[in-house]
Amino acid sequence: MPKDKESPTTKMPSEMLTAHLLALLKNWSGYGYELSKKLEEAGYGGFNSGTLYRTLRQMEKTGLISSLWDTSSDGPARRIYSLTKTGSLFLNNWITLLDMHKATLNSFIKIAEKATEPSDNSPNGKAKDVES
Amino acid sequence: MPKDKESPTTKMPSEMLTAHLLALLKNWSGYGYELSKKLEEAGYGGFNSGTLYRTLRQMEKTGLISSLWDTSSDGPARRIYSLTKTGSLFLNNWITLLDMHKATLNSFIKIAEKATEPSDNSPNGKAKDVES
DNA sequence: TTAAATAAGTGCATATTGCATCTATCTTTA
DNA sequence: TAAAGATAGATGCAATATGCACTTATTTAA
Repeated sequence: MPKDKESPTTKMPSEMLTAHLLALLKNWSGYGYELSKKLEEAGYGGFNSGTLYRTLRQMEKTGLISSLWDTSSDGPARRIYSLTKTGSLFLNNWITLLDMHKATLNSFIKIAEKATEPSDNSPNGKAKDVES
Repeated sequence: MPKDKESPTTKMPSEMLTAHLLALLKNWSGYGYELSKKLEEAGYGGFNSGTLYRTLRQMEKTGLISSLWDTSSDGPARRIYSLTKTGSLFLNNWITLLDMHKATLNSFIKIAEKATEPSDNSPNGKAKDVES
Protein backbone atom coordinates (compact mmCIF):
# COMPACT_ATOMS: atom_id res chain seq x y z
CA MET A 1 0.00 0.00 0.00
CA PRO A 2 1.46 3.35 -1.07
CA LYS A 3 0.35 5.03 2.15
CA ASP A 4 0.98 8.39 0.41
CA LYS A 5 2.55 11.32 2.20
CA GLU A 6 -0.40 12.60 4.20
CA SER A 7 2.21 12.80 6.91
CA PRO A 8 0.77 13.87 10.23
CA THR A 9 -2.82 12.83 10.87
CA THR A 10 -5.09 11.10 8.41
CA LYS A 11 -8.21 11.02 10.49
CA MET A 12 -11.24 8.82 10.10
CA PRO A 13 -14.22 10.69 8.71
CA SER A 14 -17.47 11.16 10.56
CA GLU A 15 -18.27 7.82 12.10
CA MET A 16 -21.97 7.43 11.51
CA LEU A 17 -21.84 8.19 7.82
CA THR A 18 -18.74 6.05 7.45
CA ALA A 19 -20.44 3.12 9.12
CA HIS A 20 -23.45 3.35 6.83
CA LEU A 21 -21.28 3.50 3.76
CA LEU A 22 -19.24 0.53 4.87
CA ALA A 23 -22.40 -1.46 5.53
CA LEU A 24 -23.74 -0.62 2.08
CA LEU A 25 -20.49 -1.71 0.49
CA LYS A 26 -20.39 -5.01 2.36
CA ASN A 27 -20.10 -7.74 -0.28
CA TRP A 28 -21.14 -5.26 -2.94
CA SER A 29 -19.61 -2.48 -5.04
CA GLY A 30 -21.21 0.87 -5.68
CA TYR A 31 -20.51 4.47 -6.56
CA GLY A 32 -21.14 7.72 -4.74
CA TYR A 33 -24.30 8.93 -6.38
CA GLU A 34 -25.88 5.51 -5.95
CA LEU A 35 -24.85 5.32 -2.31
CA SER A 36 -26.31 8.73 -1.58
CA LYS A 37 -29.65 7.68 -3.06
CA LYS A 38 -29.71 4.49 -1.02
CA LEU A 39 -28.91 6.39 2.16
CA GLU A 40 -31.75 8.81 1.50
CA GLU A 41 -34.16 5.96 0.81
CA ALA A 42 -33.15 4.46 4.14
CA GLY A 43 -33.99 7.76 5.83
CA TYR A 44 -30.39 8.68 6.42
CA GLY A 45 -30.25 11.84 4.33
CA GLY A 46 -29.54 15.39 5.35
CA PHE A 47 -25.90 15.60 4.36
CA ASN A 48 -24.99 17.40 1.16
CA SER A 49 -23.38 15.59 -1.72
CA GLY A 50 -20.06 17.35 -1.25
CA THR A 51 -19.74 15.85 2.19
CA LEU A 52 -20.52 12.42 0.84
CA TYR A 53 -17.93 12.52 -1.92
CA ARG A 54 -15.30 13.96 0.38
CA THR A 55 -16.06 11.32 2.97
CA LEU A 56 -15.62 8.57 0.41
CA ARG A 57 -12.26 9.93 -0.74
CA GLN A 58 -11.18 10.23 2.87
CA MET A 59 -12.24 6.67 3.58
CA GLU A 60 -10.18 5.60 0.64
CA LYS A 61 -7.15 7.47 1.95
CA THR A 62 -7.47 5.71 5.29
CA GLY A 63 -7.76 2.37 3.54
CA LEU A 64 -11.34 1.44 4.40
CA ILE A 65 -12.40 1.27 0.76
CA SER A 66 -10.77 1.30 -2.66
CA SER A 67 -11.97 2.73 -5.94
CA LEU A 68 -11.73 2.43 -9.69
CA TRP A 69 -13.36 4.30 -12.56
CA ASP A 70 -16.20 2.67 -14.42
CA THR A 71 -16.62 4.00 -17.94
CA SER A 72 -18.49 0.99 -19.28
CA SER A 73 -22.00 2.40 -18.96
CA ASP A 74 -23.56 5.50 -20.51
CA GLY A 75 -23.51 8.81 -18.68
CA PRO A 76 -20.77 10.37 -16.61
CA ALA A 77 -18.00 8.08 -15.41
CA ARG A 78 -18.54 6.51 -12.04
CA ARG A 79 -16.05 5.90 -9.32
CA ILE A 80 -16.81 2.42 -8.04
CA TYR A 81 -15.96 1.70 -4.44
CA SER A 82 -15.35 -1.63 -2.75
CA LEU A 83 -14.72 -2.54 0.84
CA THR A 84 -11.19 -3.50 1.78
CA LYS A 85 -10.28 -6.06 4.40
CA THR A 86 -9.55 -3.17 6.74
CA GLY A 87 -12.95 -1.67 6.03
CA SER A 88 -14.65 -4.94 6.79
CA LEU A 89 -12.87 -5.25 10.12
CA PHE A 90 -13.65 -1.65 10.90
CA LEU A 91 -17.34 -2.25 10.26
CA ASN A 92 -17.47 -5.24 12.59
CA ASN A 93 -15.64 -3.27 15.19
CA TRP A 94 -18.03 -0.37 14.85
CA ILE A 95 -21.00 -2.61 15.53
CA THR A 96 -19.33 -3.97 18.65
CA LEU A 97 -18.57 -0.41 19.70
CA LEU A 98 -22.18 0.58 19.23
CA ASP A 99 -23.27 -2.16 21.61
CA MET A 100 -20.70 -1.10 24.16
CA HIS A 101 -21.74 2.52 23.79
CA LYS A 102 -25.35 1.69 24.44
CA ALA A 103 -24.49 -0.56 27.36
CA THR A 104 -22.47 2.22 28.95
CA LEU A 105 -25.28 4.70 28.45
CA ASN A 106 -27.74 2.35 30.08
CA SER A 107 -25.43 1.60 32.97
CA PHE A 108 -24.96 5.32 33.60
CA ILE A 109 -28.68 5.90 33.51
CA LYS A 110 -29.38 2.98 35.85
CA ILE A 111 -26.76 4.13 38.32
CA ALA A 112 -28.39 7.53 38.30
CA GLU A 113 -31.82 6.03 38.96
CA LYS A 114 -30.50 4.04 41.90
CA ALA A 115 -28.72 7.04 43.35
CA THR A 116 -31.96 9.01 43.53
CA GLU A 117 -34.04 6.36 45.25
CA PRO A 118 -34.19 8.21 48.60
CA SER A 119 -36.07 10.97 46.77
CA ASP A 120 -33.29 13.52 47.10
CA ASN A 121 -34.09 15.89 44.33
CA SER A 122 -32.01 18.87 45.36
CA PRO A 123 -28.75 19.57 43.55
CA ASN A 124 -25.79 18.75 45.73
CA GLY A 125 -23.93 21.38 47.74
CA LYS A 126 -24.79 24.95 48.40
CA ALA A 127 -24.32 26.36 44.95
CA LYS A 128 -23.99 30.01 44.15
CA ASP A 129 -25.62 31.64 41.19
CA VAL A 130 -24.82 31.32 37.56
CA GLU A 131 -22.45 33.61 35.75
CA SER A 132 -21.61 33.92 32.15
CA MET B 1 -17.84 39.29 11.81
CA PRO B 2 -17.92 38.44 15.51
CA LYS B 3 -21.03 36.36 14.97
CA ASP B 4 -21.89 37.10 18.62
CA LYS B 5 -25.56 36.27 19.35
CA GLU B 6 -24.86 32.90 17.65
CA SER B 7 -28.16 33.25 15.84
CA PRO B 8 -27.95 30.89 12.89
CA THR B 9 -26.08 27.67 13.61
CA THR B 10 -25.13 26.55 17.06
CA LYS B 11 -24.08 23.03 16.33
CA MET B 12 -24.33 20.08 18.63
CA PRO B 13 -20.97 18.87 19.86
CA SER B 14 -19.53 15.48 19.08
CA GLU B 15 -22.40 13.10 19.54
CA MET B 16 -20.86 10.20 21.39
CA LEU B 17 -19.25 12.27 24.08
CA THR B 18 -22.39 14.35 24.41
CA ALA B 19 -24.52 11.26 24.87
CA HIS B 20 -22.26 9.92 27.60
CA LEU B 21 -22.30 13.20 29.45
CA LEU B 22 -26.06 13.45 29.26
CA ALA B 23 -26.41 9.91 30.57
CA LEU B 24 -24.10 10.68 33.48
CA LEU B 25 -26.11 13.77 34.32
CA LYS B 26 -29.43 11.96 34.22
CA ASN B 27 -31.09 12.57 37.60
CA TRP B 28 -27.80 13.77 39.01
CA SER B 29 -25.62 16.87 39.03
CA GLY B 30 -21.88 16.88 38.52
CA TYR B 31 -18.96 18.99 37.41
CA GLY B 32 -16.46 18.63 34.59
CA TYR B 33 -13.51 17.16 36.40
CA GLU B 34 -15.72 14.60 38.08
CA LEU B 35 -17.39 13.67 34.79
CA SER B 36 -14.06 13.16 33.08
CA LYS B 37 -12.96 10.78 35.84
CA LYS B 38 -16.16 8.78 35.58
CA LEU B 39 -15.83 8.52 31.83
CA GLU B 40 -12.28 7.26 32.15
CA GLU B 41 -13.31 4.70 34.78
CA ALA B 42 -15.96 3.48 32.36
CA GLY B 43 -13.29 2.98 29.71
CA TYR B 44 -14.38 5.99 27.72
CA GLY B 45 -11.21 8.03 27.97
CA GLY B 46 -8.92 9.25 25.23
CA PHE B 47 -10.21 12.78 24.89
CA ASN B 48 -8.24 15.59 26.45
CA SER B 49 -9.67 17.75 29.17
CA GLY B 50 -9.92 20.81 26.95
CA THR B 51 -12.27 18.97 24.66
CA LEU B 52 -14.41 17.92 27.60
CA TYR B 53 -14.78 21.41 29.05
CA ARG B 54 -15.45 22.94 25.67
CA THR B 55 -18.04 20.27 24.93
CA LEU B 56 -19.80 21.01 28.21
CA ARG B 57 -19.92 24.75 27.51
CA GLN B 58 -21.21 24.03 24.04
CA MET B 59 -23.89 21.73 25.39
CA GLU B 60 -24.92 24.50 27.72
CA LYS B 61 -25.15 26.98 24.84
CA THR B 62 -27.43 24.63 22.95
CA GLY B 63 -29.59 24.17 26.02
CA LEU B 64 -28.90 20.51 26.81
CA ILE B 65 -27.52 21.29 30.26
CA SER B 66 -27.31 24.25 32.62
CA SER B 67 -24.61 25.23 35.06
CA LEU B 68 -23.92 27.11 38.27
CA TRP B 69 -20.78 27.68 40.29
CA ASP B 70 -20.28 25.71 43.46
CA THR B 71 -17.98 27.45 45.93
CA SER B 72 -19.28 25.64 49.00
CA SER B 73 -16.54 23.02 49.17
CA ASP B 74 -12.78 23.44 49.53
CA GLY B 75 -10.56 23.60 46.50
CA PRO B 76 -11.10 25.35 43.19
CA ALA B 77 -14.65 26.37 42.36
CA ARG B 78 -16.64 23.83 40.44
CA ARG B 79 -19.09 24.43 37.67
CA ILE B 80 -21.99 22.12 38.44
CA TYR B 81 -24.01 20.91 35.49
CA SER B 82 -27.55 19.59 35.42
CA LEU B 83 -29.61 18.14 32.64
CA THR B 84 -32.35 20.32 31.21
CA LYS B 85 -35.66 19.05 29.90
CA THR B 86 -34.25 19.46 26.40
CA GLY B 87 -31.19 17.43 27.36
CA SER B 88 -33.33 14.66 28.73
CA LEU B 89 -35.37 14.49 25.53
CA PHE B 90 -32.19 14.58 23.49
CA LEU B 91 -30.78 11.65 25.44
CA ASN B 92 -33.87 9.52 24.89
CA ASN B 93 -33.83 10.44 21.25
CA TRP B 94 -30.17 9.51 20.95
CA ILE B 95 -30.83 6.05 22.32
CA THR B 96 -33.64 5.56 19.82
CA LEU B 97 -31.35 6.80 17.08
CA LEU B 98 -28.67 4.34 18.10
CA ASP B 99 -31.14 1.48 17.72
CA MET B 100 -32.20 2.75 14.33
CA HIS B 101 -28.62 3.17 13.28
CA LYS B 102 -27.79 -0.39 14.20
CA ALA B 103 -30.96 -1.70 12.57
CA THR B 104 -30.09 0.10 9.35
CA LEU B 105 -26.55 -1.24 9.43
CA ASN B 106 -27.83 -4.77 9.88
CA SER B 107 -30.41 -4.41 7.16
CA PHE B 108 -27.75 -3.16 4.74
CA ILE B 109 -25.50 -6.04 5.64
CA LYS B 110 -28.27 -8.61 5.27
CA ILE B 111 -29.35 -7.24 1.91
CA ALA B 112 -25.76 -7.51 0.79
CA GLU B 113 -25.52 -11.11 1.95
CA LYS B 114 -28.69 -12.03 0.07
CA ALA B 115 -27.53 -10.30 -3.07
CA THR B 116 -24.37 -12.40 -3.22
CA GLU B 117 -25.97 -15.79 -2.75
CA PRO B 118 -25.38 -16.88 -6.38
CA SER B 119 -21.65 -16.56 -5.65
CA ASP B 120 -21.05 -13.59 -7.91
CA ASN B 121 -17.92 -12.15 -6.52
CA SER B 122 -16.83 -9.96 -9.41
CA PRO B 123 -17.31 -6.21 -9.20
CA ASN B 124 -20.00 -5.04 -11.57
CA GLY B 125 -19.23 -3.58 -14.98
CA LYS B 126 -16.05 -3.45 -16.99
CA ALA B 127 -14.08 -1.04 -14.87
CA LYS B 128 -10.99 0.82 -15.92
CA ASP B 129 -8.03 1.34 -13.66
CA VAL B 130 -7.67 3.63 -10.72
CA GLU B 131 -6.36 7.13 -10.97
CA SER B 132 -5.52 9.63 -8.34
C1' DT C 1 8.43 26.12 49.87
C1' DT C 2 7.89 23.07 46.55
C1' DA C 3 5.38 19.74 44.29
C1' DA C 4 1.17 17.53 43.14
C1' DA C 5 -3.79 17.20 42.80
C1' DT C 6 -7.94 19.46 41.68
C1' DA C 7 -10.72 22.46 38.52
C1' DA C 8 -11.52 25.01 34.53
C1' DG C 9 -10.09 27.00 30.84
C1' DT C 10 -7.37 29.40 26.47
C1' DG C 11 -4.36 29.80 22.03
C1' DC C 12 -3.15 28.17 17.94
C1' DA C 13 -2.69 25.12 14.10
C1' DT C 14 -5.05 21.85 11.68
C1' DA C 15 -9.34 19.22 10.29
C1' DT C 16 -13.96 18.88 9.10
C1' DT C 17 -18.30 20.72 7.56
C1' DG C 18 -22.04 23.43 5.18
C1' DC C 19 -23.22 25.87 1.37
C1' DA C 20 -22.84 27.27 -3.11
C1' DT C 21 -20.96 26.49 -7.31
C1' DC C 22 -18.53 24.13 -11.19
C1' DT C 23 -17.51 20.64 -14.91
C1' DA C 24 -19.03 17.09 -17.72
C1' DT C 25 -22.03 13.48 -19.89
C1' DC C 26 -26.18 11.96 -21.38
C1' DT C 27 -31.67 12.12 -21.73
C1' DT C 28 -35.98 14.37 -22.07
C1' DT C 29 -38.95 17.76 -23.73
C1' DA C 30 -40.70 22.04 -25.63
C1' DT D 1 -32.49 21.49 -32.17
C1' DA D 2 -32.00 24.22 -28.19
C1' DA D 3 -32.84 24.26 -23.53
C1' DA D 4 -33.66 21.99 -19.34
C1' DG D 5 -32.99 18.21 -16.22
C1' DA D 6 -30.89 14.12 -14.35
C1' DT D 7 -26.66 11.87 -13.40
C1' DA D 8 -21.84 11.92 -11.46
C1' DG D 9 -18.16 13.82 -9.03
C1' DA D 10 -15.81 17.44 -7.22
C1' DT D 11 -13.90 22.20 -5.38
C1' DG D 12 -13.55 27.03 -2.85
C1' DC D 13 -14.38 29.38 1.01
C1' DA D 14 -16.05 30.61 5.41
C1' DA D 15 -17.56 28.82 9.72
C1' DT D 16 -16.84 25.20 13.25
C1' DA D 17 -14.66 21.67 15.69
C1' DT D 18 -10.69 19.26 17.45
C1' DG D 19 -5.86 17.98 19.24
C1' DC D 20 -2.19 19.41 21.79
C1' DA D 21 0.16 22.19 24.82
C1' DC D 22 -0.09 25.60 28.04
C1' DT D 23 -2.17 28.86 31.70
C1' DT D 24 -4.61 30.30 35.93
C1' DA D 25 -6.09 29.37 40.42
C1' DT D 26 -7.00 26.87 44.90
C1' DT D 27 -5.82 23.59 48.19
C1' DT D 28 -3.31 19.55 50.24
C1' DA D 29 0.87 16.69 50.78
C1' DA D 30 5.93 16.27 51.07
